[in-house]
Amino acid sequence: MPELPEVHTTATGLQKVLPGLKIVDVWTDYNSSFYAGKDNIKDKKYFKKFRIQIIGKKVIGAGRRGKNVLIHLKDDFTILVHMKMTGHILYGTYRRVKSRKSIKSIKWDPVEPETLKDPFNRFIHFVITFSNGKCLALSDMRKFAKITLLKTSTIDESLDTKHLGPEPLEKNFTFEVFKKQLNKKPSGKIKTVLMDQSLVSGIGNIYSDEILWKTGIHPLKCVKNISNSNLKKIYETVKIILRKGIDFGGDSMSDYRNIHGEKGNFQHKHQAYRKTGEKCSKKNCEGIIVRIKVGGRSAHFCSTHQKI
DNA sequence: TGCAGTGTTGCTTC
DNA sequence: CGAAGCAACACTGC
Repeated sequence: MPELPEVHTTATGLQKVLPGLKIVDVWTDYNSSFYAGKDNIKDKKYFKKFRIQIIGKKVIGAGRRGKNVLIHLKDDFTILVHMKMTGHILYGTYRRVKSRKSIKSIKWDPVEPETLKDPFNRFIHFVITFSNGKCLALSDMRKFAKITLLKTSTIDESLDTKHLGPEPLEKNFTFEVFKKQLNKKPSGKIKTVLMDQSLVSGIGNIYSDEILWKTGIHPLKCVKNISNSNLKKIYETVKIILRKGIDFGGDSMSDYRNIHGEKGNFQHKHQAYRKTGEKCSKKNCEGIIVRIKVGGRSAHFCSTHQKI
């Protein structure tokens, strides 16, 4: 799912429902077979401590840093959730049932709202139950998500967030800041640089394709070869496209859902991403959208109006 | 049927 | 040093 607009939509939704609720239970079935480390809940010991530390705590609020969802608790605790490729957070009433296949296996069935009834429910791997009987559930098909517990007062020094670049929708994200960040990688390809979380946080594959289509810049163009006026154009377009993603409730081309299980609509607004072979929709442009690999990711762009 | 591809990131290798 | 490859997992589409 999750680029800035999707994470933003999730965080905004959580902020409306979570404040004041008390955590009464926490459950997960992420195992520790891979990639566990000792720094997230996939490690059994970490989860045990995590559980003890958050049970009984009240939620103060929810927010976002880059592509991370932040859930702030009383007593200076913050739960950080990075949803990676396929994670999305849901909020509603769930029934805990034992799967017929295995006695050990637990499933979470949504009771309400109706919009939570979705095939992705079978990928719920993390659940927090609140004092009002409602649950926060993380559906995560590929199990790449990362959940950690931080001290709220030292979030900016945490390994998960300290490398993150400026927030593109904040007031202090000026053109000068943007230019300074990009110039740290003068020979970087613009698409790769836009997606580099240490330079600007929140942009991923979908939105970088859309930003470059709108600015008419080729994804392989090197930062140092982009004129000041085109950099300015990219800077403005980053803000416009991300804001548009938020306005449309995020992108549900794949499995993203808002916390009530509803799809966003930005996927209907794509001009480049996954439009391979289609005619470019820019006015008076006769180009075709093509796909190439850039930095190991697929980039979609118009071979006619996006100049290198 | 089988394999390339998928929104992310960070570690390893060259 | 940077760039590229790959792994973590499960599913879709060609």
